Amino acid sequence: MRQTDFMILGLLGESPLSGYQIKKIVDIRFRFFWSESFGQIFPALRSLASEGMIEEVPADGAQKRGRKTYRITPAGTEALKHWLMQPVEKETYRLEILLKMYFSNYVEPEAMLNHMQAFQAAHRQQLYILDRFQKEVEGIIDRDENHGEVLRVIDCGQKLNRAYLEWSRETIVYLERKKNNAAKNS
Amino acid sequence: MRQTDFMILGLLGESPLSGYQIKKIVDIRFRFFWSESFGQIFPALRSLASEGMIEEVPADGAQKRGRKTYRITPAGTEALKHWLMQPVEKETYRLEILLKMYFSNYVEPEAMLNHMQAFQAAHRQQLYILDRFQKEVEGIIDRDENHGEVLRVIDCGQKLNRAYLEWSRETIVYLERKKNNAAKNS
DNA sequence: CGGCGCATGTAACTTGTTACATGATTCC
DNA sequence: GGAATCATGTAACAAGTTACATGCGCCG
Repeated sequence: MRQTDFMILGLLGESPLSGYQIKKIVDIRFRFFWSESFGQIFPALRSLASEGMIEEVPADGAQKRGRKTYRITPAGTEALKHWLMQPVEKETYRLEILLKMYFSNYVEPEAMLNHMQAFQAAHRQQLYILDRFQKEVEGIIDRDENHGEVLRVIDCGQKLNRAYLEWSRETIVYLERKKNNAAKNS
Repeated sequence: MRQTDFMILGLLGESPLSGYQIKKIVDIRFRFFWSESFGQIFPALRSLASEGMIEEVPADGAQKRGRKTYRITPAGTEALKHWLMQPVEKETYRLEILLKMYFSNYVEPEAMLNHMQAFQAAHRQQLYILDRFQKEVEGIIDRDENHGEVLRVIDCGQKLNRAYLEWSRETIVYLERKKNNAAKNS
């Protein structure tokens, strides 16, 4: 079983979902720390179902279009719990922006400045989405849910994005100064 | 050409290196934002050499053991510059700790607490390494180098790790409170 | 002279992305 | 009726990891 499988089990543990809905949740709510493509989700759903970890929910009248909804089985819940108790192994980062920054003395500060501006805009947007998500979760009165854990995850995203934004601001100042110095000396 | 190729071109742009040395640099200096395995580096070196982007440095007397040292060629430098000017496309994260945190209401707070403690220790260590790296770079008087850029990258790592540490502290407090509440209600 | 660390390399495998094909439904 | 969106799926490819094989040189 791969990471994708456990991500699916986790989401289905909250409520039954279709592959398409899972993809949407990952793209929006998990965006700052996770990603999946359809090419992973659909094959994973099939294999999880064949292993008895999840099962298709029989279509009732309200079923929309060709949608296939899955729910977790007791075996799936056990597998999820087991995974949750195992130590975290994989932490994958690959921040191209930092690689480019590291080597950027090869090109004009101008180029890097453009990258940084795009980076800043993306993370400002992400922080905005997280702030709204936070308010949404806090607005739900319902207890006995996993709100505490979700809020902890959102908080991590906010902290990371604030760190990125502060770093962008300072780095943009640095690059602008460098650019002006280069202009003076020419 | 893949990301790995440009990472190698970037490093060889600073000084000639062997595959093994490249791996060591990535593991230590780039650890908080990048990773590569030998299985990527060696094939990449071979293909870059066959494309004329890099070339083997003729072995002189001081050459150590079976070491093969490569240096960048003018064609390689051009390719590197071109890549540096292209917009950043890929930003890959996969933070398993956050996925587990999100779904952790399925298991005892105790389990998550162990994960968080390991996480905190790892990032404390990483921050320590970055602080030392920063001092090392600042200690070199030599100008006309890429120190400014390197320090900007280190600064990003420090900010991210400080964010992780603050988040761990708060999250550990949260989990301990949850654990104590569970104990009282039993 | 045995073990460790340096050093290179590959094959098999796992994982993940991309591009495409298909078709239903909703909305204008 | 045409466009956009919802929805599922697959095949080909690209990327990345792991485990292994090999051998040199240094140190005790």
